[in-house]
Amino acid sequence: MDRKQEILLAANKSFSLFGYKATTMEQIAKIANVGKGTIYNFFENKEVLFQEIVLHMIEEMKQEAIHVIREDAQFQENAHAALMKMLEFRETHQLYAKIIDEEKQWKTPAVKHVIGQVEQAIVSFICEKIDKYVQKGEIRQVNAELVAYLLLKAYVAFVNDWNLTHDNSLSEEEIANFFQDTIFRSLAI
Amino acid sequence: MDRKQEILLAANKSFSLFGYKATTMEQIAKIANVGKGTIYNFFENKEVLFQEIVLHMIEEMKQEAIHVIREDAQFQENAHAALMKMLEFRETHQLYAKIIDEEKQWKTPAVKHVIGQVEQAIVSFICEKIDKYVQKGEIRQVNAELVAYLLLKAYVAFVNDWNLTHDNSLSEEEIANFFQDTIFRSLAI
DNA sequence: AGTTGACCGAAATGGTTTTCTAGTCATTTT
DNA sequence: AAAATGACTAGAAAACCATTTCGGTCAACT
Repeated sequence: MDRKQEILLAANKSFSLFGYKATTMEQIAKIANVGKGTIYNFFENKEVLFQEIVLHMIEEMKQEAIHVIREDAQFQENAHAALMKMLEFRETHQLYAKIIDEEKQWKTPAVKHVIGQVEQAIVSFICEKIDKYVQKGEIRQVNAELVAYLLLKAYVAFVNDWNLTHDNSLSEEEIANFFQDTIFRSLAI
Repeated sequence: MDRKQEILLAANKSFSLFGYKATTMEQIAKIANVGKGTIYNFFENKEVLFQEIVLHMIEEMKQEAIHVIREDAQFQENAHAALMKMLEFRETHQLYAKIIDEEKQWKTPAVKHVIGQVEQAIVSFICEKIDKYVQKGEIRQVNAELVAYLLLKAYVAFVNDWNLTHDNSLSEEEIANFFQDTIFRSLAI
């Protein structure tokens, strides 16, 4: 099998298991059954290799988001489903969970950077959906980027942060209804 | 002058100047011109003393917020003005600025805790305003706590976080217009 | 009764040594 | 010749530990 793939696979496994910092190039080489030097024939350095892995993860996340979208549904339903699915990734996807931990604990710059990329990818994705629904005439013409950013931040606030400071945790339905009643309501024609 | 006041004054000065961690009880005692032991006659420990100072700061912040509120204005104008004023505090008020730094840099538990209190105070304040305007019949009946929380998180996101990831920084007017067009619009009767 | 600062143990600090690891490159393998 | 390798290096991180600092106490003092 092609060595680049082996390396990517090994790197993915190791980053997912141990995070960025705790993964060594030697570790990856061993899992991939190659010499350490070989990795550098395919990837400029550790960070570039990591980028590649994260890009792949973003693609996975996008696919899962696309998967929960129903063409015939209203914007609100689709946006809610997609955002929830992507936020779910934070807990269910090993690599994503690991790097979120790492960012909090060590603030590794490389990790901080890719988390920014993931966030940007989510915003872009939502942005596209907004544009599409504006085209369809189902929602008002708005600054899609600002709305997408607001939606992401609002969802993160209610899904991840609310529980940290409040005892009465919110069910997904309560969250859906609340946003239905506020942000989404404001987008209706 | 009464010793408790002297101590509070000294503590306020020192916490504002050096933050929680870098302020020592001896330092406070020296500024207050009392022995270190005296402080413990009035305050159980360093954290309780800090609490008292922060409570005072919250009161200050509330006063400033009240000050920018005009009875005859619409909800949206007052909410915007109050939130902006309170977020401004993060940069202009020495103590608040210091503890925000400290929280990021050292995650001091005591500091983390009081920052939560400040946030809760802001939400409560906005909550009251929402209730009042609901009474007045100027905005729809909504879950005031959720809306207040959303407003705070949204304002923080756009005022403090947007610039960290985007080049085109937003003017206060753009922010006001955007929220006018989304969250506040959804609250209109 | 109220105040004080010397004192204590636990924690933080900082300087030093040791270990680890990203990336290189001379050598080996194909 | 081209690709692969792992011993090697420099610099970063971790481990270590001696020393200092600081929150809180309390016996002495006013």
